[in-house]
Amino acid sequence: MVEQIRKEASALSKPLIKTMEELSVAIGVSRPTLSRFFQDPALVKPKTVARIEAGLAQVEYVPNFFATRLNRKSTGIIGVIIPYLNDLFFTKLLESVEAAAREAGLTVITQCSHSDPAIEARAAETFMSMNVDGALVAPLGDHSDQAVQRRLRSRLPFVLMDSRPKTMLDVDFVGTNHLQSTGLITEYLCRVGPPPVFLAMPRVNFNAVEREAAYIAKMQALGFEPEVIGTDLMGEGWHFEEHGEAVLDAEFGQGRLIDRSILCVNDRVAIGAIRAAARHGLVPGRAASGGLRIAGHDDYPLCPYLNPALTTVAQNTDAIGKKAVSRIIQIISGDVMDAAPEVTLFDGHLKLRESA
Amino acid sequence: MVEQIRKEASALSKPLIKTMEELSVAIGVSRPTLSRFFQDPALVKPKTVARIEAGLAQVEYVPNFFATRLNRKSTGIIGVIIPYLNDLFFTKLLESVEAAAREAGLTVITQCSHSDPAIEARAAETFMSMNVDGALVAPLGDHSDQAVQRRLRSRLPFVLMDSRPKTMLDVDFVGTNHLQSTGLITEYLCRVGPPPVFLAMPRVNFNAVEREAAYIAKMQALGFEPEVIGTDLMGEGWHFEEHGEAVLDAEFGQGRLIDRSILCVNDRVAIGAIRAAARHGLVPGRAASGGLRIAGHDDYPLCPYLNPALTTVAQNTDAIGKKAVSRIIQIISGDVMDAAPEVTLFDGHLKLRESA
DNA sequence: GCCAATTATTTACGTATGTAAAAAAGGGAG
DNA sequence: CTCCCTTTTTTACATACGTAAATAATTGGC
Repeated sequence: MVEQIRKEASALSKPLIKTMEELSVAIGVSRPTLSRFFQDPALVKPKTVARIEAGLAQVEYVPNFFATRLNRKSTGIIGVIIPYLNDLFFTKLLESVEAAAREAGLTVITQCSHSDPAIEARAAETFMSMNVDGALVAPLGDHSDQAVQRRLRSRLPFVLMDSRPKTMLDVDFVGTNHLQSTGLITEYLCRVGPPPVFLAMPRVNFNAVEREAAYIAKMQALGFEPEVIGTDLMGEGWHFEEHGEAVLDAEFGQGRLIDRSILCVNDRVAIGAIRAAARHGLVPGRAASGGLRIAGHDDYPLCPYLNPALTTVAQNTDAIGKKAVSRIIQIISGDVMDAAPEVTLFDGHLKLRESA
Repeated sequence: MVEQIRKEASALSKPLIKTMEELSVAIGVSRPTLSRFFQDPALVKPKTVARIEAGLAQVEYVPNFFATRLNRKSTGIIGVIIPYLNDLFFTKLLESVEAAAREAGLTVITQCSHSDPAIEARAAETFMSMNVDGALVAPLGDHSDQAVQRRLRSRLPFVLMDSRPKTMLDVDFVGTNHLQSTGLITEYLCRVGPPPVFLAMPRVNFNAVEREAAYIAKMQALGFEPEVIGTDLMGEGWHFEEHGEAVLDAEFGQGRLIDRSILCVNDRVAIGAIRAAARHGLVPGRAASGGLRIAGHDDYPLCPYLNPALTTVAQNTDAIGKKAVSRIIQIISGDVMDAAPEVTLFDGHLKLRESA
């Protein structure tokens, strides 16, 4: 093993230099000068910069990550916690966060909770031990270890994303205005067809609960009777599609809801719902004849490619990610107007397609 | 800001301790003993362990990540590079890798290339500067910076996952046996219907090329004429669904292929293909009347919920992730039999559903 | 209560770099 | 050529912890 690496290294023909000290003797520049160079070449005279760069081109050297972060007052790292990876909503959010952080020159370390509070807690510990400049966390639902979250929040700049536990309402938060977004599509459905039923989830997810409440409020405001289904216990994990399909399979099987509008708590549930419809020979859609309509929430990337293409409300993941990063930077730099936490909610936007 | 953090900290009522030194005076145990305790409590007498734990319960302390990794001979970190996040195949792979690493007590740092070679290169630099014990990388296609990959590989234990550049055939690799998997579904399609057309992609992705070749080989072995479509230039990025839909929309629009079997290079292209079929009023499936069949490759998590449910070949992401981790551990620990790189290919498994 | 064995502490140095202050060197203008 | 200003070097200390060797303390068995 070792020999093989040696062999490869020599094949590079560039001598491997391990420390800045060695490097300084190798190219005849003092170590502190090199230190300044690596932090910002502008701190060193152009002529010296050229000499250093010429030297670097001939050797194999990268400054040690740990040694640099150990000493700097600021590590330049932000930690991001995501609850679940196999969900394109979170990957989109993460993409946006990483892009914004990169632009700001920050290193981002991402940890995924894999829907396990213990893993989430360990991620929080890791971030504290890394002295990250700040943490961006999209929490698990009810299952998050509240104590860990509080501890993390008390120790460093902290911004919550996407979902907000009821016990953490006094925290900086960036997410979607579900009252608006769910209200928007509820209103749309009421306008183009019969008042919708709401296909919900077991109430472990705060966003799900908020959307359900927003649906009920809007229905009542419009003078309709809200009707919620699907809150019974779901299997383990985040099997949203399975849940949507199972609930509607039961309903359709008994001849119920086959000519109704069905608003699903999110697109993944709606994907299951559409599948259930297909299995019962039903074709949801505004242009369809049966009267069945299905709508979702989130604008999952695959929505336009479903059959029928899913009508939904888009969450502005890009804006959420950008704002979360800019807010955490603001908190880190300390120029916050007031001590009061800031809550930013972005509006959802209707995506009218075929299914409703 | 600072005051707020102070306030929060005091609200915890646990004094914040920053260094092991402070901790040692706080609970009356020497620093080296604490050091050993944090590495492995078994290295310290049970009675002392109890005393330390009692002390820890009353203060707020976590050992500094950087300081610990700076000194240990082994950092216990493995770096993982993923080309693209908004793809459930890679998130599944990542999930498997993280689970296996966690079980082995390794910390994993994941970086996503976001389909940008410059970002991928930066990730590699980061891993080298971290002295990670090893790197697991799923490369970009043609676009990967080969020089960076070689440098990374020459400096530390290195295992390639999923896709293998033609220029890196002499490297440890874990992936799918595309000859087998694509052959399997090609054979299936030939058995149940007319010989399939292959809906390919522009040839920037090595797996795509391998699958195309495997299709051609199997067709020829069966005495059929291979037929490949969709290799023309695709738009930027990984818009697979769009590609599949566009290619077949053009074909169907001219009345071509409407009663053929179509093997798509992967499920995301197949999702676009199914969409194109639907737009032209075509219903792909073995049970359908028109003769059109569509099949994919990968077993994307949403396949069972598509309409029609997509027949495909499952890649064993779980096995790939596990094997990649166990292999990198083997290389790290140095007990490799021979210096020769090991190539592990897992078979694909048919997932017969409705679409073909 | 004593001895041997175990365990903990002390001491000292190492890791790769940041950082600050003082001293030296370099470069350009007069 | 000399002076002044800028840049670099020197020197020294700091970061938070790993690690090893020598020493001291504790423990159990008798």
